[in-house]
Amino acid sequence: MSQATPPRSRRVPRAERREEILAAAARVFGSKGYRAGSLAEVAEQVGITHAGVLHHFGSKDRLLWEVLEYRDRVDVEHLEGQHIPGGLELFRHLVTTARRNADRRGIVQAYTVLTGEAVTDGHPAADRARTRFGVLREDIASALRTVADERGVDLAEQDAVRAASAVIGVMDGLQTQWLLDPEVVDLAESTAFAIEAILRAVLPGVEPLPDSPGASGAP
Amino acid sequence: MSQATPPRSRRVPRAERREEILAAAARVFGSKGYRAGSLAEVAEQVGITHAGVLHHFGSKDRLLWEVLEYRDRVDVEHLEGQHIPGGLELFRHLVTTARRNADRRGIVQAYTVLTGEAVTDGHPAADRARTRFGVLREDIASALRTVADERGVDLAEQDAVRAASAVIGVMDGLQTQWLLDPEVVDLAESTAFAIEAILRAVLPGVEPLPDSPGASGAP
DNA sequence: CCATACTTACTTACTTGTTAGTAAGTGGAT
DNA sequence: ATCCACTTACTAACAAGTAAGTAAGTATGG
Repeated sequence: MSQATPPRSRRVPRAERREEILAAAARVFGSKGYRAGSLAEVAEQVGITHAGVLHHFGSKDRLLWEVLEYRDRVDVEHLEGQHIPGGLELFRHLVTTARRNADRRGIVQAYTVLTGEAVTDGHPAADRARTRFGVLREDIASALRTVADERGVDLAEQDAVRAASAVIGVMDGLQTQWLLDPEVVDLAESTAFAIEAILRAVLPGVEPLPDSPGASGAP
Repeated sequence: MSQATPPRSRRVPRAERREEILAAAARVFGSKGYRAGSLAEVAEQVGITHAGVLHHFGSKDRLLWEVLEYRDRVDVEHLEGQHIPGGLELFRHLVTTARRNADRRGIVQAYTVLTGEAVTDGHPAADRARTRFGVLREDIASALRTVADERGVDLAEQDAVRAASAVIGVMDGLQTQWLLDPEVVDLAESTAFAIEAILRAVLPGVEPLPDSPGASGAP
């Protein structure tokens, strides 16, 4: 038998190869976690050796770091230049995201696994997770304040932050349950239900949230 | 500080030693995760070698399994024979638990880390996590049905399960945020807020939830 | 009440496997 | 002629699990 490696197009230009590696690493770290996922497995998926991966990224920690940057970049690209919405629109966007996520198990798993791991002692992604949550909370709290303002509702600062934390929390927590038992937990519906419940607690009489535009049939 | 492993009393009887090991393993797996935590570290905390740990538990997988059993056992013991409450009392209990958890970072971290890891491919605790969530959901859904019944409120089966999932989800998700940023996220208050919001969504006009008896001022 | 037989709780030493990381070289494309 | 993407070949650390031995304890028979 000639070679174990089928005629892999060798000599891929740097930028392209890096993208390949990042995509593979996102898959591996996403399904096994950072500590349990190995450079060798990432390398194999790209058709090179683990030393090849290190040639491009220097260390495993740095690879993780760049995977997270990459994922953020891809996520934002998907919004096609349209800025993250504010006001009620943000909550519609969150529900739509949950609906889309129900068809992207891999991404959800990656996010859940990595976030869970980030709370272990000395994890390299802890800082990132912390600031990410912080920014998200602020975005959501601010959207709540906007809506409350528009409607002349009095919204205590404490309640804005608590509601924001709760919205993020319930989205994450439902993802975990859904990953373990997708037949029983309906990610999209449960998330919509919970977000509406929390919204109504701070913004009495808010109307139901239809999905964001464009997300009806197949993605 | 702690110990430099003083002349460890050797020859500890089986039952006692097993408890020591289980406690140590709960700490190690809780802070580092199962895959990243090593038998050697568990052993060291007890003052024996990793082979000694294997003498008692056979394999790392079995040790994890027994740690989980142990934790459930201890958690239930704490309830001192009093059965898990139903009806509205259950939700008061959940809020009280969140309040107590804010003083038990280690336990919360263990739970969060292990649950996050459990959604990785082929994790030995996946089944356990799945059934645990299933039982919890059923308990909470059933409590909701009880209260709805008492008050003559119509509660769709779907909504009962969605609300139950949401309650569990928000508790877990808030724990993660709190672990990363305890100064910003108030575990007890955010949890209480979210649970009340979800309750009001299915049981209109439910009154606020005071804590379970005994927990009023500073714990 | 003591010796012998056995069990238990380990240790030491090892095997086997896996990991991240390094150093030096190779071969293809410009 | 050189750059550079990569491989081969290695190291050092660490992992779980195994095997064999040893000391401490328990039961038994005389």
